[in-house]
Amino acid sequence: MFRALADESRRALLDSLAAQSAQTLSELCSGLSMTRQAVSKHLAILEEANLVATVKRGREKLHYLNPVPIAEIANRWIRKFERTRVDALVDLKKRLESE
Amino acid sequence: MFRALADESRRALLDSLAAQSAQTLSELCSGLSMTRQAVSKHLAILEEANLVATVKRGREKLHYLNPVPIAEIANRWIRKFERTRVDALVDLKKRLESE
DNA sequence: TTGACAGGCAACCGTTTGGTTGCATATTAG
DNA sequence: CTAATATGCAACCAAACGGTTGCCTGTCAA
Repeated sequence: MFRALADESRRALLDSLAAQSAQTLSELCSGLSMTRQAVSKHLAILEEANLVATVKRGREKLHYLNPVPIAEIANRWIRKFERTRVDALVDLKKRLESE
Repeated sequence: MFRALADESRRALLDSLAAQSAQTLSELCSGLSMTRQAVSKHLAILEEANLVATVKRGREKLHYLNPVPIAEIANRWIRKFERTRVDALVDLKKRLESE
């Protein structure tokens, strides 16, 4: 998931889906200076990372943003590293004093 | 910053620093099956992304985790996409019904 | 039925990435 | 002083990445 978020184009796609849900591939392409195939690849990566869900309807494929995993991971990481905020400063002080 | 978090080795380094603050490069290397130089590169990337802060002491370089940017970005992204949770479902329903 | 439209698949390509080896520099211990 | 230790710097390499072009498939409309 981190890898999926690491690319600016993909973040732009997520932004676009956040602004306007249920877009087709072609819709998502318009405005971006990129080939349809490139966008398609990005969407595949986002889909694999479970950040985008799709529904096929006829010859179209509607794309939906799935904000849940972002929220989950974000919360986990915040909590994981929040604890260290004070600890780190204490450690720093201790180490410097032990010189 | 997303790019910095996109690599498993770097996330492992952050984990290590979360568990034990103020580690030297050599300390961070032990346990990982990687060259010291590789770890050094990863740390440079983390440092550039402001996820790790360093203090030089003698010939050693102590590494500290900086959890603040993670928390900031995470919060921004949660808020950004939280709004769409309900909207997305509504849109989906609407689009499917309009068939 | 046939043409136009939406999308999928695959090969190819330059650049970036993650990693290595080898050597140089700086600091501390004996 | 000298040797060992801790780190930095640079060149190099295979693999992955982001993107392209070209072609194929499936669906809708006239």
